[in-house]
Amino acid sequence: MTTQPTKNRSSLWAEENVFRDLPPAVARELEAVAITNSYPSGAVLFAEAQTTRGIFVVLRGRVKLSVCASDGRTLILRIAQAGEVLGVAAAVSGREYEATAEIQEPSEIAFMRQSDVLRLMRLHGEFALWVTQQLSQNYSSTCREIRNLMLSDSASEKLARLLVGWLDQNPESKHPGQMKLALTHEEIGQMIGTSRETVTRIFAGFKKQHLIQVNGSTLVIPNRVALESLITA
Amino acid sequence: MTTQPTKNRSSLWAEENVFRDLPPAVARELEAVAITNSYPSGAVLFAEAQTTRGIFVVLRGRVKLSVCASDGRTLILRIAQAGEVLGVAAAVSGREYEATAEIQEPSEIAFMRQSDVLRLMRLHGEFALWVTQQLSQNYSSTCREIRNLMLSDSASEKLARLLVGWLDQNPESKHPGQMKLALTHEEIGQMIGTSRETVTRIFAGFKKQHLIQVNGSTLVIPNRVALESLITA
DNA sequence: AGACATCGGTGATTGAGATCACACAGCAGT
DNA sequence: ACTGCTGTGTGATCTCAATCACCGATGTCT
Repeated sequence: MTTQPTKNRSSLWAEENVFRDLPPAVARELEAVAITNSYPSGAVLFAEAQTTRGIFVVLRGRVKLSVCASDGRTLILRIAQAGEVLGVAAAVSGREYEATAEIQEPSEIAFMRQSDVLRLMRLHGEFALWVTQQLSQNYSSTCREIRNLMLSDSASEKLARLLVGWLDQNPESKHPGQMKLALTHEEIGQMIGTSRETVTRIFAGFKKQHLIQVNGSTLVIPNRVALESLITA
Repeated sequence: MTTQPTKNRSSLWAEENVFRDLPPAVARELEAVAITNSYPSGAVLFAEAQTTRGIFVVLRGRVKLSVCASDGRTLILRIAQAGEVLGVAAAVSGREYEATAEIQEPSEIAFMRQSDVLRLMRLHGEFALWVTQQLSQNYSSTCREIRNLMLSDSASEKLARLLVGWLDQNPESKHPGQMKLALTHEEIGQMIGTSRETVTRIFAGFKKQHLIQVNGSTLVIPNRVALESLITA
């Protein structure tokens, strides 16, 4: 939770190009009202059903967004990456947060108070449009999540969908179809709505069919097409 | 598909109070670029994966929003009522529509082109804020939908949740706990992600336990609390 | 080291719901 | 009347994944 020097902070805004589509004057005004902080893994930015305080911009790191049932079970909506904005819907509509945001790995997060957000949105249509675009991206990815969850009864299909989705997200770096597996089986289960055990079993099945390989925490997908053929099944 | 006289149209905007939170000048500008039309049941405003054209404001009637799987199965996201705005996410982000919008009962719908929407959002922060609020409402209701779908394994719990949700939506008119059942069992199944037969069976079970009564197309819920006790189970 | 926690792997059992296959009611149109 | 068509009601069967129970592997504290 060490505070970063100011120089480092402003470079992060530029580095991530968060406000790339905004006029420089507006961007400066935004950076002026924003408060940047470092968070450790496990820290909670906001919790489901809390009254809204403002929006959070992920500058670096990863944040887990989830909702939870009365019986304690959890559903992970998505993992937010650098550049994403959280809590927009709640802040704009003045409602409670609909999900819980928990830090997954040490992260830099900028915060903007609800009052500042609303004031600046009224003032600068450009900024308001930007906020809406962020929200609409969250909305789209949530819709995709629903499709993946509901429109495939078999758990293997859901997992296949999840993996293919990860391939798309990841930059096609050196070796294609290779990625770090940052989630436990339990968490993967919470993403696709199944139990931990079935995730293990399906992974085992995929390995047997040579659809995936696991070396330590590295996941290799040698044959993306084969995996995709499970979808639509 | 008969066109309404202009007088009737403008009265609909006022009647529904769609732009109640906007300065009158902005509201007039919006009504100027909007195109209002009547649609019959079954008409499709836009389909999943179509390129975006603009946003639709429901002035009167009901619109079914759904996504569909490759195998033809369908999931209904929600039924939009008068006052709601559709296609915002797609229009703002320039992406494809994420869902299909089909008219459920004869409706009046206003259309605004994407270019007009974006131009007026940049121009009037107030309008941009309004758009964002509409979108955030859609987002919230979608999140609630997910919770209802995923965080309850038993199908009866899902159905109970759906019915209670309908009670909340409906105005507490003359007799409380009474509503028109505008959906078929098949459609209800598509809303909670189960088969038509299970819906029938669960309804039968609920009747047996005196949790609901059905007279023709009227659904009576004499004891809301009993129904709620099924939730959380 | 040892103790403790978290994570991954596997078998056996079980139940909820999908699916298939009918039957029947209501309602439109000819 | 007779024919379709759409929506509802019910039984029989079967499959997939939840659940329980246990074990081994790998960390990580003190």
